[in-house]
Amino acid sequence: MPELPEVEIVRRGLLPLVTGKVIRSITIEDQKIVLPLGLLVGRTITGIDRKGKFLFFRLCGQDTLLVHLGMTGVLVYEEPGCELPYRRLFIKLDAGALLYSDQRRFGKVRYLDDPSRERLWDSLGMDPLSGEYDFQRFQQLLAARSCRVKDFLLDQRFLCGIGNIYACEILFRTGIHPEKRVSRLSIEEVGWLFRVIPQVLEEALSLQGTTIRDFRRSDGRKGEFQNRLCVYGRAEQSCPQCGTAIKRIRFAGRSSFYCPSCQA
DNA sequence: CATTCATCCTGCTGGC
DNA sequence: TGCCAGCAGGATGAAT
Repeated sequence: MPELPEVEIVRRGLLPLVTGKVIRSITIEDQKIVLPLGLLVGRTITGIDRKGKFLFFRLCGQDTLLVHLGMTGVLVYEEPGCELPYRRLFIKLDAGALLYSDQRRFGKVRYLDDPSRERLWDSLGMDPLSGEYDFQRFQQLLAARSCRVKDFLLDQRFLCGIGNIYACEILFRTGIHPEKRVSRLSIEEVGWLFRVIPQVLEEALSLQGTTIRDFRRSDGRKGEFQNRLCVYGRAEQSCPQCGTAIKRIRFAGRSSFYCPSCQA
C-alpha cells in the first residue's frame, strides 16, 4: 500500500496526537509481532521520524518503536470503540490509542535499541524529500551499476521511499523506459530523474497520497493522487500525452506500466 | 560484489 | 454458482 507520501501523511497526522503521550498498555493480536512489553509500557513518545517508508516512534531515551506498513498496513489514532478490520496491535496511550491493522501481514512492528535503529537508518539510501538528497551522490549511484532503471528506483538501498506506483509515474514523466539500463541513461535523463523524483512525491504529498484501495489518512479520508496517475494501473488505456495504449509488462515479480511511445 | 528470484500473507477478481 | 489462477502498493534472504 503505502509509499513515501502515504507514510509521511500518516506521520504528520499522528505526530500531534501521540507526541508526549505515555504508553499505558500494549495488546498484541498477531503472533508475528514480538515486542518487549516491559521496555515499552510506561514510556513517553517524544516524536516520530520517517525515512523512506519506515516510521520511527522515538521514545524518551534512545530507543524506538519501528513501524513499516508493508502493503496493507494501517495505523490510526482512535478513540475507544472504533472498529478496524484485521487489527494486529492495540497501543493504549494515556489519552486515546494507536491501532495497527494489516490484512496481508507484510508490515512490521519492532522494538529497536539505539544501535539497531542506527543500523537500519544507515542501511537505507537517500530519502528524496530529505536534505541528504544530493545530485553528486545520485549520479555516483547510477554510474556504479547496470540494473534496470525501475529496479534502481525500487531498491531502498539507493533511494528510499519509492514503490511501484511512483516508480511507474516517475518514469513516465521523464520519458524513460522502465527496463532501460541505468548505465545507458543520458546526462539529460539523469538530470530529469533527479528532479522529477521529489517533484512527483511532493505532488502526491500535497494531494494527500494515492488511494487505490486501502490507504486512508488518519482521519479516514482518501488521498487524491490516484486521479493524477498517468500509467499505473492503466494497461490498454490511452496515454494522456499521446493517446497510445499503455503497456503492462512484468519483471522483478511485479507489473510495470508505461507508454511505449513516450518512453523509448 | 551485483542482480534476480522465491517467499512471507490474505483476499479479491475474472475466467471457465 | 463454484473453483482456481492470477494479482495486489514491500522487503528480505538465498541462489546465481
